[in-house]
Amino acid sequence: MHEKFTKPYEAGATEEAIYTTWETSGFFNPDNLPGDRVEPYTVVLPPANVTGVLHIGHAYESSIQDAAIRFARMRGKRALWIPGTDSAAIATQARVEKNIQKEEGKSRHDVGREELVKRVTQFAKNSEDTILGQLRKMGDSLDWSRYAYTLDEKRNSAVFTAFQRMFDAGLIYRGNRIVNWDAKAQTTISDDEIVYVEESSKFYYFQYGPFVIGTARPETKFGDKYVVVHPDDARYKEFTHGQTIELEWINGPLTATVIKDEASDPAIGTGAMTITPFHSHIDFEIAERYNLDKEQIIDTYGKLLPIAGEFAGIPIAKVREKIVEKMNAKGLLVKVDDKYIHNVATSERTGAMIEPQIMKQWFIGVDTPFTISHSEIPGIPSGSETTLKKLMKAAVASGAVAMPQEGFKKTYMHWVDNLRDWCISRQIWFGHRIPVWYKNDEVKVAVTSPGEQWEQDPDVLDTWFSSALWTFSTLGWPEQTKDLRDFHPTSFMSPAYEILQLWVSRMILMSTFHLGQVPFRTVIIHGLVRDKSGHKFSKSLGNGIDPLELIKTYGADALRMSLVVGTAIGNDSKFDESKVKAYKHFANKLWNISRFVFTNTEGIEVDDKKISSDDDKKLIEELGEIAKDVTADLEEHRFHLASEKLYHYAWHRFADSIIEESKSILMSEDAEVKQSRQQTLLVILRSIITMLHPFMPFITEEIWHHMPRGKDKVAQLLIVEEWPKV
RNA sequence: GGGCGGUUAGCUCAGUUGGUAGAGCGCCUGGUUUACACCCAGUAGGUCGGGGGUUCGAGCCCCUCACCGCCCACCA
Repeated sequence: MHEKFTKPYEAGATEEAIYTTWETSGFFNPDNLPGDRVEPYTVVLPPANVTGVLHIGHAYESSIQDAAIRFARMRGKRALWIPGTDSAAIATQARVEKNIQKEEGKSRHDVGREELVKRVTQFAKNSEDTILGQLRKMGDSLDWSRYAYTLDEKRNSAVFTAFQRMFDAGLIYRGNRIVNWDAKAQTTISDDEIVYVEESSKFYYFQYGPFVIGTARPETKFGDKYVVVHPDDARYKEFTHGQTIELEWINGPLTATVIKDEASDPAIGTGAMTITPFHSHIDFEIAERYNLDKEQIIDTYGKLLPIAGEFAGIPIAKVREKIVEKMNAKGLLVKVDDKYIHNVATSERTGAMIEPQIMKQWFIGVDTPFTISHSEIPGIPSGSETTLKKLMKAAVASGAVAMPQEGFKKTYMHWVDNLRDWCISRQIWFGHRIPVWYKNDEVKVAVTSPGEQWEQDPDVLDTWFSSALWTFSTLGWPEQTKDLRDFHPTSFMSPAYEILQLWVSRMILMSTFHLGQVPFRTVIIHGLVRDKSGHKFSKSLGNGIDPLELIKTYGADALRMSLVVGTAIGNDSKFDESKVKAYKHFANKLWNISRFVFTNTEGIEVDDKKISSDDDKKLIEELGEIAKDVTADLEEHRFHLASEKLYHYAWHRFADSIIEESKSILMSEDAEVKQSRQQTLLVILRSIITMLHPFMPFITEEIWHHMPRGKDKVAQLLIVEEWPKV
């Protein structure tokens, strides 16, 4: 027995060496795995944002995925786990811009496009190094030879091809649409990047011809020339749809048109509203329905345009009271309600108020019909006409993508039902530049300039566009690579529920369109790790916990176990350091169990045929039951149960009971009885170590290295050892 | 407004198809037995949020109420 077993287990000293052994072995790469392996098992790591460091939530997520991958690898599958990072365009650029502003007092326009992109790229690179180091510390068995970054050359080629094919299919279009404009960042943002903040403000009632209309935002009302009432509203039955009315408004007389539409809610205010199609989603939709004029009132810097007359050029934030004063002076102010509570849309990144604007943007039409040339999705035959929305629904409804958690499945379906066209252009500089070129009225899709006088679209693509291609762009698409044939669709995806809509659904969209395949066969959605008071870990709260610190104190194995055991998949958990400590103790327990078994089996030859006593046979039978149970749990992704059962069996059955009773049996005069027990102890220890490996890879590999083994048995790493047969 | 979760021991949470309530931490008592004090043996602690129903049997299924949380939409 090695002398290190005479001392308590030291995780720090062991883990780094073990990880190096694994990397050197090449077994993270399925191409190097021993034996005849046929069945692939693929997982792609949700690419981490290169905005900083990994937090405890990432540690949890990777613990689950590594357990799944290691389990598959031990069961003889061609296990592939692909690492990657995501440029997180807006978040990363905003972070760097903030730094530049702070340190040099410059804006991005002072720095310039080229220089800014250079700096953001450098920042991303540093951040990437940190992140990859953290994943190694966690013990994640990622195939580094297939590492991918959303902005690298291969992924860039995938993005371009995806754009071109969708453009050619008529699914990507440029249109005047209403978008969420962040005037501070000077970019559009997606619906998902909006945070609603509750605000108390004044609510004004104005006389609008024969109507009284209510508004919280008088500064948008200059051009309002349509008044909308519900068709069934008895108060307005004397008015007819399309009827015009002459009236006096902010800057003089105006001809208003009555619109009867169900979008107007009779219960709100007076039941009559005027619309501002250029600066409101719902107003825009009404205007589209009746083909009404849409006039811009506010410019992209948040200032009023000439239509505001004397108020032109003033920032909207400063003009409200002045307009109200004027209206009052004209006798058009009916009343003011002081306590109006409403939600204001703000930008998640910059905190700026969102001003909807109609702009030329690039979109993906989710309801646009097209003919799908190749489809493996049940219910969608190759060559049939379909839409992206239909594909997204069919993939999940048919079970081609299994979502065993019914609640999340419902959420997904509900979301797809309400999906609008996806705005994919962003007015920032860091990211995949839109591969479209303009020359007067001509438009061309190309990576490089089609020639003189062609100007490229200045915008970049939404970061989710490239992330959505992830399951197949990482495998070499658009090339028809062997990897793509072998490993797609991937097997398992385990994201946090936060990004079910943002990412999971968009991966399904892209994969079904471009490959006619689902991106993954099973989605198991996990919950969030929160702090002690139930808050999310976030930089702004400053409550982050560095996984590296925990690994230093307790070991990666202990951290992994503490995150997985007892955390039902899909539920949130509260991080508890005492739990990590508890599993550090468990690691030590395993160490001492091994020490006991090793000291009592020294010099013997491993041969489980020598297990002869009835008691021992029963113990082996019992072990078989545990193995069966644990295997079933892992197959069904019940990681929290599998790990807990092993923990319980190792400590409270094997150590507390079996080892204790062995002490007297090992003193037996009867050589056969003694030998039978020795062999039994070895078999049980071997099984425990093997089955715990997906959860506690380091210590199990280390113990494995010191296990006595049969003469004919070639010593190999535990990482590729066969999973117990059940 | 729409949707989805949660409510189980002092705390944090498990409980896979309905079959006599579990873990970790904490508390208390006793142990320097040669694997381990990062330990061992033992003790206390729950009418499983309330009410109703189905069933031979419900923490689990159905209905209903209460409270907590999350997501989405929107507030002219």
